[in-house]
Amino acid sequence: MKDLPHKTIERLSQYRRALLLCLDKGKTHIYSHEIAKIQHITAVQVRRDLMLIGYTGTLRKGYNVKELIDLIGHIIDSEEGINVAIVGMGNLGRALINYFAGKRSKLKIVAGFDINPDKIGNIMSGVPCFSLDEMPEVIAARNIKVGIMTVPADFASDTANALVKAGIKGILNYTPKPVNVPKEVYLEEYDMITTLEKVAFYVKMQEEEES
Amino acid sequence: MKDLPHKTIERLSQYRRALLLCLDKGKTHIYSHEIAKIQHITAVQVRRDLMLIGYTGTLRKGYNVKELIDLIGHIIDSEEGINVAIVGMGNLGRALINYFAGKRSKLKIVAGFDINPDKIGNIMSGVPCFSLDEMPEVIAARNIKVGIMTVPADFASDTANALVKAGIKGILNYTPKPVNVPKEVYLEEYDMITTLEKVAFYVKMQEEEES
DNA sequence: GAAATTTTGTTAATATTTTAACATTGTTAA
DNA sequence: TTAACAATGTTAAAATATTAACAAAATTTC
Ligand SMILES: NC(=O)c1ccc[n+]([C@@H]2O[C@H](COP(=O)([O-])OP(=O)(O)OC[C@H]3O[C@@H](n4cnc5c(N)ncnc54)[C@H](O)[C@@H]3O)[C@@H](O)[C@H]2O)c1
Ligand SMILES: NC(=O)c1ccc[n+]([C@@H]2O[C@H](COP(=O)([O-])OP(=O)(O)OC[C@H]3O[C@@H](n4cnc5c(N)ncnc54)[C@H](O)[C@@H]3O)[C@@H](O)[C@H]2O)c1
Repeated sequence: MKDLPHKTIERLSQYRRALLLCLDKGKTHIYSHEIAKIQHITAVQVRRDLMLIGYTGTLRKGYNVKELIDLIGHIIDSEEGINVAIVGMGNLGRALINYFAGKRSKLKIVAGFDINPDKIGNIMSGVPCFSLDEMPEVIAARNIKVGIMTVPADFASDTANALVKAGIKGILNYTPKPVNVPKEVYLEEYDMITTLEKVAFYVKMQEEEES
Repeated sequence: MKDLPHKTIERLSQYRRALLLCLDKGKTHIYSHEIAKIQHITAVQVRRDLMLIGYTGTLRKGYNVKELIDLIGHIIDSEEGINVAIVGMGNLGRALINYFAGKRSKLKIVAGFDINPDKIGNIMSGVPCFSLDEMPEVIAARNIKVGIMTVPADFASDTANALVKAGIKGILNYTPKPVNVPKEVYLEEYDMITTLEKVAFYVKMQEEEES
């Protein structure tokens, strides 16, 4: 499973989300082309991904929704679950905590950190907010493995360093400023502006094509 | 320029962001390996991307920061700029508006839409909030081309339909529910959970490797 | 002033990802 | 019963994306 393509990992997560919705609707089986339709990809790709994880559907009946959800969970989730911390309890930080609050999942946001004394000590949607000083202890004590960064861009690099020092293993950086971490820390960066600019680019292209 | 690789488009947007920071610091030239370092990619890739857009640096001096920013702008920006609307002025919607407020860019969020009467009529960080009924007129009148969706997941599909009907050309969907749009509308979907699950997966993998 | 160095630009090779092709096999229907 | 169909699973091919290799040229060093 170690060498599943990166893209397949992402899609498995998405398949599961779609499958959970199907389960809620009472669907017990699903065809590859149904999953594909939802995700805007081809049925071949779905079947190929499922082949890679060794799941076999029933010919002419499709895939068993429940089984597949479980299998994907076995592959991408860590058995004991993974605890997550969020640094920067501002607009985006709070929005994310809020968003995750309802979801039952192997991923739990168990701590927040902020520099603002007014926020420290508060509990937001069930997540307690700590001071930066407390970071090393809290991260160790709560067995936190992943950190989400939603601090102002100017503090991006400091925050990344602090997280690394505290022993975090993976970082998701929502700051528009790329950071550097040791290679043993898995880093994912996402900037909303890039995505928006990409959409705008293709819209522009289509317009130019038409004219 | 039409056939630039998708990945190159994304990177150009990111290069520009990095270059703008350099400009602020008073840097006039930059080497490919410096850009690469910031973006966690290789210098070859940077040079190749720049080759694709036909930009030529100065041997041994690197690239002219200002020129490159301008060129990237010419390629990915639309000359007149593109107006953007955001549907769903909740936590995430407001966070996004806030985030964009400061940035000078060819992309402007010029309208928000919500179903909540308490929000309609308000102005948030300079963006006026309209009712859903007003969507067709507002989108036409303000020449809005791109829509960002930050409504509750259950309304994702309705919102996409409404945006398409109102004549939008590109959609960026932050809802965890994939939507369907006609093929002439460019659609990009982003779910934060996918990214977080991916980070968690690689953290898990690394741990298993170590043990 | 020649050699070494550094950096760009480009072509070629490699790696990854997606798509196509098709064999296989239950199921439906004539 | 058998032909047509609709689905999966897999191998092969094509398309995309990244990396390596190296020539060319400006700069520095000896
Ligand atoms: N709001 C968005 O939609 C959005 C989108 C993309 C990216 N971002 C980025 O996410 C980050 C946060 O955005 P926001 O809108 O939530 O900003 P915000 O100002 O609302 O929140 C920032 C929070 O970080 C805290 N903080 C400041 N310095 C800190 C430090 N050194 N350590 C810990 N906490 C610290 C502040 O007290 C505040 O609570 C920014 O870098 C922004 O560019 C935001
Ligand atoms: N908060 C996050 O960090 C986060 C992250 C990823 C995805 N999301 C997704 O983004 C969406 C919004 O999240 P949020 O935290 O901002 O939720 P929210 O409840 O704070 O905001 C939703 C807003 O949409 C409005 N709304 C409801 N129905 C509408 C309709 N039919 N048309 C227009 N507006 C409508 C509500 O009045 C509210 O203002 C959700 O789908 C959520 O799953 C949120």
